[in-house]
Amino acid sequence: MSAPRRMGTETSATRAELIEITERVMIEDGYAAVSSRRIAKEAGVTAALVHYYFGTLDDLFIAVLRRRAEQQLERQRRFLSSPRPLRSWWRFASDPAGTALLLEFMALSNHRKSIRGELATYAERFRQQQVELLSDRIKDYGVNTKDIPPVAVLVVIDSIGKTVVMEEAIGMHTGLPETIDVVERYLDRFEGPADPKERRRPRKAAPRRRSTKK
Amino acid sequence: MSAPRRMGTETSATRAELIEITERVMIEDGYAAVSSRRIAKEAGVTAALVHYYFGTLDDLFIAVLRRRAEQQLERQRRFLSSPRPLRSWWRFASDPAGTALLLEFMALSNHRKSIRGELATYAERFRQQQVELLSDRIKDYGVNTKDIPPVAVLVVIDSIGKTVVMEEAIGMHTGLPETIDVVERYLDRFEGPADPKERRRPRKAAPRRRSTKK
DNA sequence: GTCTATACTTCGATAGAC
DNA sequence: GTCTATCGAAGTATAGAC
Repeated sequence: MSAPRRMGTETSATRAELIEITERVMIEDGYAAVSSRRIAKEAGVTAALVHYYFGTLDDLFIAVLRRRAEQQLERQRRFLSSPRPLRSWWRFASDPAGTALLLEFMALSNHRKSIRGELATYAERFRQQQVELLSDRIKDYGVNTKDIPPVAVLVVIDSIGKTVVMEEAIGMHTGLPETIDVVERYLDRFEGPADPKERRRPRKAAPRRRSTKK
Repeated sequence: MSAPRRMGTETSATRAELIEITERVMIEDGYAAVSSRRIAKEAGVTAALVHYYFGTLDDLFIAVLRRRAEQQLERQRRFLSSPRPLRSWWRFASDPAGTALLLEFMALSNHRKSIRGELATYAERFRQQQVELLSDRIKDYGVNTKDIPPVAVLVVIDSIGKTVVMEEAIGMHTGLPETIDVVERYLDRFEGPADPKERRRPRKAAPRRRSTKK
């Protein structure tokens, strides 16, 4: 074996910029559009420098994942610590920002083992944080936790938020406003009507693309 | 403009094989691994032939989407027409097969306009079929449809099914068995306990990776 | 820390022969 | 319906100079 290749430090400003650009490219054009040449070009450096900092593209992807996940964990913690944590978290869970990137990483993780492991670790940390900061609250609210364990409440709300965002992203409509209403009225039962600005959407019934009558 | 390029017929066996191979490659290695050369090689033909049949790669992706979606629509119709349609559909909605492919197309559709349109059309058709074949049934079951419109029941169940499958795929665990239990017990209320084989999983509590105690 | 230079691979798409 | 041949572009990654 030859000597290990050189590699840039964690604190380099250039390194941070490469991560930022990569994240943007993933969101705009997908993970498949990420190449050392493309990222280097947008950063005004050479492709070799990307490899100097990250070795392989997978390492670059993982750096993006770590940075964003740590940011989002901190953000989730703040949302979960608000006066109306369930409502607040629902806003977080149904926020379109970040969902596109998550989708990219889920697709990536289906085909790159190292990324799957990293993603799973963070996904568990997100859930764990939700459990720690919300479980007791859900019990206090009087949810029938014998039929519905607190963690299931979390998974269900999270599922709905993510799915609604993704379906909207591809251009679906049917049933989404009704579903959002159901969730928000459910949350109202426990934390009272939200401020209008806390609602995901200030709307009533949805416009329909076509009649549902037979 | 020059004369339009030649293009293969819809009924060609080779064409069908190229579609099939592309679908497999997408599932195994992701959409980014699809190239005319790779597909051609696996089919034992030349790359030029792929372009002869599909013109561009996007056309190939769309052909895959159409074939699979039509198949699945027909499959969903059968599930929705069973004696216990809600249960049966839950099994369909939480079936891991096909979810990987759906994920690929969602990622693709974030970056390719022509594919987004096609995917949205099919997604609406799936939902529409669910509404047509299940809405009345849900009312008959005595669901409180004033608080929860039938279409919201569909969106929620679908969300949970898809999310659980995707989270399992990346290696998550926390909360998933509990959530599946909640859904199945909810369905039990309307269509009675399922046959064991109709259950998604014959399990009780989930093993935990780490203690949840503080 | 950043670059040039380079080796080598793979890609999309087309023209035109068979 | 299928192929060969080809263009031009882009990809990953490395070695080594500055």
